[in-house]
Amino acid sequence: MPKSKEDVVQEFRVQSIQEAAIRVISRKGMASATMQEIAEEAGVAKGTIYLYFRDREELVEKTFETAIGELHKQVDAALDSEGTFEQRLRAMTTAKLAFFNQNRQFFRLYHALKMPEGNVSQQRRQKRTCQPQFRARVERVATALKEAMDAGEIRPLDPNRLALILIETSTAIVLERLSEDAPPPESEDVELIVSTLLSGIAIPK
Amino acid sequence: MPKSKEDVVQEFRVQSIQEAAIRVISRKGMASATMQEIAEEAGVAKGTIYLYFRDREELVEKTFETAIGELHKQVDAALDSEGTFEQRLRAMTTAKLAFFNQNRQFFRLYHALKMPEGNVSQQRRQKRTCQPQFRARVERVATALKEAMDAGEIRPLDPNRLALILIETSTAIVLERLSEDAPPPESEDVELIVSTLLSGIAIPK
DNA sequence: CACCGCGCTGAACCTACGGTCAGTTGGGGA
DNA sequence: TCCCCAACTGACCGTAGGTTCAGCGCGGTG
Repeated sequence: MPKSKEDVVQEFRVQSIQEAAIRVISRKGMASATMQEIAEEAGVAKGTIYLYFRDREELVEKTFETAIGELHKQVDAALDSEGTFEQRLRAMTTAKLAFFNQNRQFFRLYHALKMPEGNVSQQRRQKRTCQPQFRARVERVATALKEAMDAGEIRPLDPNRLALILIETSTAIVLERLSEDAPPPESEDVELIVSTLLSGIAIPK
Repeated sequence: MPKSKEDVVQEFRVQSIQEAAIRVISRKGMASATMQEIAEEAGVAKGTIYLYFRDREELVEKTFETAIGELHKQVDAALDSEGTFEQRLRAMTTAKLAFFNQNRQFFRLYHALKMPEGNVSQQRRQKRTCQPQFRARVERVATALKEAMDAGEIRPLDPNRLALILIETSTAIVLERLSEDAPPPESEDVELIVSTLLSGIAIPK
């Protein structure tokens, strides 16, 4: 069954509201992005948003999931690709930098959701939906690290801890790049990250 | 001139309000920590807070500065200590983990302020006071890295980028430790961080 | 003991925001 | 052409929470 006309309209609305939400949250921060402003940004009335999302919470949640799905798809593809661990690490880092370069606005939403805000029930909900996303990411990377360890490609260290370090290292660089007017070429930062992670910063004796 | 009795009382009030603020913000997150709850936690009336702080914004700002001053003092001491770069890096990492272990509650405030929230004028103010704090931290570490490079102790890489990686690596581990029921001994994580940063994760060929 | 005034209180005020719903509109079908 | 109804609107409502301020209690003073 092809998409009916209504579905197309529906999808268009949902998408433009979500895009507006990302832009406003990026501009104002999670806490002070108002439904009013998101509606204006999307070019609809406030009430319209409630035709497509139950409440503010659901809007944020769905928006986050839609956007992060894309990132995960690309990072997973890099992790699943053929080649040495170094090649896959490089691919993964490249994917992440590229994604946030293309979706600069999304980063603040991504970042804001790491630390739950809001009342207790909101926090519970956020814990249910967002933290597992991050947790899953860490585990995904940890598994890849474990494989590389078994294959004798990297040192045997706690894979979960390493995954965190690996993820946060590139997050730190992404954050810095986003605040820079003229960041260096992506490839340069990718090389720095990969090289630091693999070989460390010390000069071998 | 010794402290007058009024000064002592004043100082005591300011301190208990700030400590209450940290506890509440840690519990509820920056956005939903209310003046009411902070007042209750401090054992004073809501109005009393306004005798010591102009508004909520100033309370958060002053609280942040007081608390982070302690962290910076300890990290700087580690950076300034004698010894090889490795020893100083280890000391710095130990200091950071120990600080956040002692001040678990403070971490959420610390983290929340990285990403400015609130209306535009609040964001401007936060940018004036908090971002320079982080920036100064990065530069302080970058300088130490530069010295180590000049001394031939570590590889010549962009000191600012490296400083970020270095700082965020331990931040990532701190965050993980805080969410764990029974984190491994501090020393274990310190070793992991230092070893990863210095030697990388790859097995040397 | 009467008075003063400082520090504190918390009810009341006010703004801003999430959420609702009666009313409007315009596209399509009879 | 007229009617219908589903999508959309935005004024309105309730409430939460920051801020204010009139008043209270109490330690100090004459």
